Amino acid sequence: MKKQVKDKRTAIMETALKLFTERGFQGTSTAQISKEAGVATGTFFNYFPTKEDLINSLYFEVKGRLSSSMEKEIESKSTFQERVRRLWSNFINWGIDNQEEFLFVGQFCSSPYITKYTREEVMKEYIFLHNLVNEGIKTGEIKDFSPELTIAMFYQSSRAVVNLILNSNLSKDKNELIENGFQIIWRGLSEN
Amino acid sequence: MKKQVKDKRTAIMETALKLFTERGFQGTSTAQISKEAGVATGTFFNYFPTKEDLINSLYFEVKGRLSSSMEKEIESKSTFQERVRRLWSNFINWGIDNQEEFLFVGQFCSSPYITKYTREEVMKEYIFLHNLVNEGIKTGEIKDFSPELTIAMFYQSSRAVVNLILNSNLSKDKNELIENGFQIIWRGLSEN
DNA sequence: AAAGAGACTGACTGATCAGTCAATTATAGA
DNA sequence: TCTATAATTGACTGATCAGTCAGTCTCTTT
Repeated sequence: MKKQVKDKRTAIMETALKLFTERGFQGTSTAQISKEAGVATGTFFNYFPTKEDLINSLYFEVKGRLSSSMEKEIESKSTFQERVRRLWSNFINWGIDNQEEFLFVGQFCSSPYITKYTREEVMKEYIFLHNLVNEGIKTGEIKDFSPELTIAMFYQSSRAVVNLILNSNLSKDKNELIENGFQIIWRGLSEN
Repeated sequence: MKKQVKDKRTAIMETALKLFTERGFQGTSTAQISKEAGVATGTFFNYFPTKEDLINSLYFEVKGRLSSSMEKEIESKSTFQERVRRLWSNFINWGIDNQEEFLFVGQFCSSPYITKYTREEVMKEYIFLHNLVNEGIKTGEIKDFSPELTIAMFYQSSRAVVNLILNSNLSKDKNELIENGFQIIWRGLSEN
């Protein structure tokens, strides 16, 4: 039965995501995940050969969802700056609306679990970022720095804003933080 | 004997730092740390009541060292921009020269180990950052955004540059990355 | 209704974990 | 030298870990 298969697999992944962000990867046992997900420990290993396999699957899945969230309504924007701004707010709002996923990615990326291979594999989903940056450089919209530097600073800055919003409980100035953050990073990158 | 006491404690901390960045917190056992540090497991628990205690001690220790590294030769600089630039390069060079410490802090901060209390406690060591930012705002050198936002974006951007340098093995353009990164963040923050 | 296929189960295993403690060794003062 | 104090040791413990597997249950097909 296809439906049940998907259900259990999804239940395991969702439960794992929650517990991982609460207790860390090695701090969460496969037994805990299985129990909370409502499946037997044997079932866990039907879907994921090892615990590490689950962690990696989760990472690819979450990064994929993030990737499509970021691209949303980008093309409909006309100017380069409007598209970058949209990218900025898309990412930050994704982080706010998907706190567990956001924290999980952060945890995974700074853990020894991530290999150079995984990092590069995920990067392939973000070619559109490179394309965007190269376009901006070519049209003279942004400064001609190394695209890796530009992307890394943009990405980490946006993560900084999400963390700021998540740690402060004032949702009042949420939009102000997003807007001010964009002003900072845009001014830094743009050719003016 | 005071000297040996310090030696063993230091040996444990240094070994733990190395193993934690290699295998993660929960992926490293107290037995492994003890063995590699050349002490008995019992000795480990003489110096640190629990494993978590060691992790927290390490974090405070490392953050303290980072703090004093960052402030180095700041006061001797005359202009505000020169001081901020110095802060920028101090932090990045610290990350490059102390890769294990740098990775450990990143790992700890995105792990569930860090509590709100710990985070705030460490923040107290960085009051000089707040003072610097407030001074910059008052004298009109930098834009009047929330100091938390300014500091967070500055800090995460510098971490982005360190990661970029550590992951690429080209030490050739190291200084170029540091300089370009500074241009981006300074232009973003400054009032011009 | 019978039977074959595959999803699902949970008791089980050997390994490993954080932490203990009684015994041993090293140090310092008299 | 002798003795008291403190540092160090590592075998040990009960708990917990990732992963296994022989068997049960639930569908689908005929």
